[in-house]
Amino acid sequence: MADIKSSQKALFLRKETLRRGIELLFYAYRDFTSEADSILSEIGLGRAHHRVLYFVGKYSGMTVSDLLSILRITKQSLSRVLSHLIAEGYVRQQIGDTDKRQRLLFLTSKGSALEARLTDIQCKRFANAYLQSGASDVAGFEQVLNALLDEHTNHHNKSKIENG
Amino acid sequence: MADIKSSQKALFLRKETLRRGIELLFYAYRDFTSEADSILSEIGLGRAHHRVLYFVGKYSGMTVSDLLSILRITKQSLSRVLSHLIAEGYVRQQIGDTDKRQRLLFLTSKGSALEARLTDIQCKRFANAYLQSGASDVAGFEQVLNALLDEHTNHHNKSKIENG
DNA sequence: GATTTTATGTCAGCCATGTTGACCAATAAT
DNA sequence: ATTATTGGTCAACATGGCTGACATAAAATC
Repeated sequence: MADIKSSQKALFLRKETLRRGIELLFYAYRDFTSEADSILSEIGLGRAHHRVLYFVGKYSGMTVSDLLSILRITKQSLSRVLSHLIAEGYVRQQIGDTDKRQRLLFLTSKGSALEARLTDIQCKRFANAYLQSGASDVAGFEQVLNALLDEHTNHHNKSKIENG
Repeated sequence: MADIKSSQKALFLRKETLRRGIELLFYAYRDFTSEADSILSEIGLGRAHHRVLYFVGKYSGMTVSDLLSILRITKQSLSRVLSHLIAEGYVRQQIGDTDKRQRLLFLTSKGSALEARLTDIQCKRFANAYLQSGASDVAGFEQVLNALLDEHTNHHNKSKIENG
């Protein structure tokens, strides 16, 4: 394909621009997670624990199954992290009322406090970035991230929100 | 703070919106990396190898130091990954001409081919997302991600580009 | 020229967090 | 009563972070 042809493409579809997107996502994710990570490491927890705290905080009373399909890890991986959080008193389990095999998950007040502390830091970073940018940029940011998702991630989360 | 006061804030600064941003970033990063990860695992490599291939491809002839400051990992971690890539013939080293302590890094043709294959997949995902969105959304996406970075990440990368 | 600093590598070991496979218990569904 | 499903647990392994200790070569400095 000649240069004349390729110059007809939208600028944002040029390889150079696409690669810039890849890099920005890498750098932003790395920087975004670093603050919470260092707090977590001080109390012997990791990013995986944070994810559990975050989603159990959001979908209080969710089942282990629900959490597994959000995180997309194996139940053995989750089990290790979840057991630790329960042992340390951040999360409590409650047997399901309709299906007694289910374990419904809740944050304790200790868990809530930690979740709030971590999420606040991350929200502050977002608030700052959003302020530096503006409503239209924020809309574009959300639109593109949504379009980057696997198709069935969207459906999945919609149903999760309905349940919560 | 009363509801009346808080409703004066820009909508994009509401906790709910900020949390949506956090979640979108998590889901998008997870989905974005999953395709390349599964190709890598077929040939016994991981995401860490991919990062090295990507940046050595971009900044051909870069030093180990350059790479360390982009990845922000320890030299021991990098060493493991880099040694493997060299042993398998994806990357080659060349003693620096001005400073002979330096190892300048280059992709071999095998490394180039793999890098291209992986990056193409990720570029396709971005191209798709950008097409579904449009130029203004793409601009917003880049703006917000840039604003999410640590301050010194930006400076750092600008100088890297000048050197490359 | 001798000393110090820098760039890089290597060895050893630890930790967090993914993975598979095997197996068990409780309960729901047939 | 039997079978399928949900969830938990144990064991073992891989990846990719980390620290600490130490070696070497070369550059920079005194």
